[in-house]
Amino acid sequence: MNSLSILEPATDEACCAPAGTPALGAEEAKQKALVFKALADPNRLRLLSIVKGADGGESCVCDLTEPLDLGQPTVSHHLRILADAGLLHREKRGTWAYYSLVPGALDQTAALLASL
Amino acid sequence: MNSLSILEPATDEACCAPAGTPALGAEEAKQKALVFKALADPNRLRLLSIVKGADGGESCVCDLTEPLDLGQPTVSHHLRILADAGLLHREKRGTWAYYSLVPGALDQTAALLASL
DNA sequence: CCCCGACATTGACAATCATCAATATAAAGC
DNA sequence: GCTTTATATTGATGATTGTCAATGTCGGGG
Repeated sequence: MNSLSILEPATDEACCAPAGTPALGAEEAKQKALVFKALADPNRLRLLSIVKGADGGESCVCDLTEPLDLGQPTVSHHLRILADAGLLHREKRGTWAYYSLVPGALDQTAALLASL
Repeated sequence: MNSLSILEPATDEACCAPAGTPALGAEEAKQKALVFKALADPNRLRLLSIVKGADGGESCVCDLTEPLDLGQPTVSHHLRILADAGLLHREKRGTWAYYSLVPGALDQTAALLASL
């Protein structure tokens, strides 16, 4: 299972939450921290910002390496982390890989904060 | 200047934002990443959760070390990071240090995501 | 079939981080 | 003033992370 489950509608424990919220379990905290870990880097925040504001809501890697002044492997690495966290969606068309914001992912992450 | 300025009402550039949002500057991204760095640890998320749900909205360090199963210096270290990020407020009363959520800090952090 | 362009993966390295043990500080009580 | 108690700071160590160079993969011409 990858870490993006924390950003998906809760399939289990959708109802019958234990009681209010008993602090925050160790395992649950670990999952939520994965999403914030993905956001805890300046270059990744800039990537999200660029992709969000891009024409058509998507960007290919080749358009992202220059504005960040980073090597292509590094950008690929950051994009992977964001995708693994469930924040970005990857679609390969031809030789290019297009990354776009997962709809509602940022909102769900924001909701994570409110439900602490 | 400490990092919590990103969570305070913007004193400069309160008006006259350059243009929509031109992606996200390197410096601005660095500041915002500091807040998410503070959230990017399971134990710190649990600390926030415990403090938020605590009676009176505050907890002293001695009440936090046991539920996390961490040493006292480590808990102190995490609390400092959360306080430096502008998420927690520290108040010393007698020998004890009481930590409480900075009002609105979590909401402002959530707003940070929406304004990417 | 071979080459080229776009992207991903691997390996290495420096930097940062989480944790603990030991020590320092500081307030309270005797 | 000393002892105790609660918290902070320092130093050390193992783990994680961000970055790049080198290499691998895969699709699209020629």
